[in-house]
Amino acid sequence: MEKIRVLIVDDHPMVLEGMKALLSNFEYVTVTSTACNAYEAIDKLKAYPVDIAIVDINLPEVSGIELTAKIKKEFPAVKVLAMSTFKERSYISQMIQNGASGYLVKSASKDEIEAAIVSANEGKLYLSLDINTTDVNTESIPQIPVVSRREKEVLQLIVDGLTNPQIAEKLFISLHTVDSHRKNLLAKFNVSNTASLIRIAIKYNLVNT
Amino acid sequence: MEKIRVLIVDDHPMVLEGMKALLSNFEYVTVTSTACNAYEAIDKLKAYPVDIAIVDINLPEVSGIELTAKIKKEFPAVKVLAMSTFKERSYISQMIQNGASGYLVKSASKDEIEAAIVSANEGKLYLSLDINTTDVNTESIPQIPVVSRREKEVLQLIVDGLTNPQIAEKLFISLHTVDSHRKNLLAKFNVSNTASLIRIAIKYNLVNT
DNA sequence: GGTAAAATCCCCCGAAAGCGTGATTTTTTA
DNA sequence: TAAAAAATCACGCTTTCGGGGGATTTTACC
Repeated sequence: MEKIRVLIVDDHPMVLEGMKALLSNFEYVTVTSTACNAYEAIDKLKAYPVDIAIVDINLPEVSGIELTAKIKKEFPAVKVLAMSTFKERSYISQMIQNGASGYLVKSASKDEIEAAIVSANEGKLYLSLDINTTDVNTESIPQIPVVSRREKEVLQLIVDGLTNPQIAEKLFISLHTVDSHRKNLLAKFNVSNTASLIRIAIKYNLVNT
Repeated sequence: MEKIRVLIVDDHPMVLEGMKALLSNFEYVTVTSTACNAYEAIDKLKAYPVDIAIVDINLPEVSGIELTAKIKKEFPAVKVLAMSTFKERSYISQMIQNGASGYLVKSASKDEIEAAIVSANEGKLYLSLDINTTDVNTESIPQIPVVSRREKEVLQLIVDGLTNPQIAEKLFISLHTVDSHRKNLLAKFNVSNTASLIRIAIKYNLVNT
């Protein structure tokens, strides 16, 4: 039997290493390459063909969701396993809709990971157990708002501690525009101040810290 | 040869699991118990004697540094291995001064972890390789300011998105007092706005997110 | 090539945050 | 028990933030 070739995509080195270590326990799996962002992932896919790509949902710049769509478009044979960060479990259905073959929580056990990989490799759909159990009411899944590219930039600069005038100067736009973006962000995140905004942004890994 | 009994203390479930998985590769090591905070760690130590405690530096409420001191005081035979979060590597010397037998970055390889455990078990001092190399200039280690108990409370509420008036009401103190605490926090963190304050607080795990 | 979404710009105003500079009281600890 | 640290309260002032309205121009996509 040939080994299942795997690409791991995650911006957290720790997770990358951890997953690699876990996968090394399975003789029939080989981690062909790893990537820490979407662009690198595409490059690696071109250079080293794989059977399965394990993709973190929250990636910087281009999200795992977009990456999944791109992978399924350019490399339809590659199965995508979605993986979510520590606390949030959103976007799952979007990933599935984009063609993901399964979903893993990062706290998944060795057995769960094995099951996910085997399922994906066989073309089946795998979902982490606790999704089926605890998320019966799918509306309980926290909604991560869709943030546009520009909004993401502004958000990052807010987290970086810049004031609106500073952001305006940096992005070569009017203070009013920054203000609009900021207001839209507050509305989208459904919060009323910078503090909550930053907390959520960091929690859902929407910014670089 | 008897197995080395290990306790892992970390508030990140992922790290706990990852470390457990990694340690399971060593036949002569057994993870006796795990804990996600200092109190639980002490309880577990009383219930299940171990040889080595792997302690995360940044723990909620009681830090890993304080925990290390407590462990060395109450359980002098237990070797403590300090472990730091993803990006920061502070407090190391303090941990060592408090009796830690070594220091690990969380991104450490299997080999490094093995070396650390073996060293610690033999009573030697182990430091992650990249500490010796990259942190030659120890003054480059970011200083995490000492935050008093009350300040920590205020900080948590700021991160929770409360305004100063709300915090004052919640803590039954004057708005002026909250303002003072906030000002002291900004000064201690050497930042000039809430955004940066929260970013650092979360980065160094000084608050619950 | 039309339309929706994103990005841009504008104004007002009150509330909150931030800065400076104090002081007093309580608690901790050497 | 005395000194140090923490916690409390106070005032005036400036800047920024946040909420409420808008409007116009690019992009992106079907």
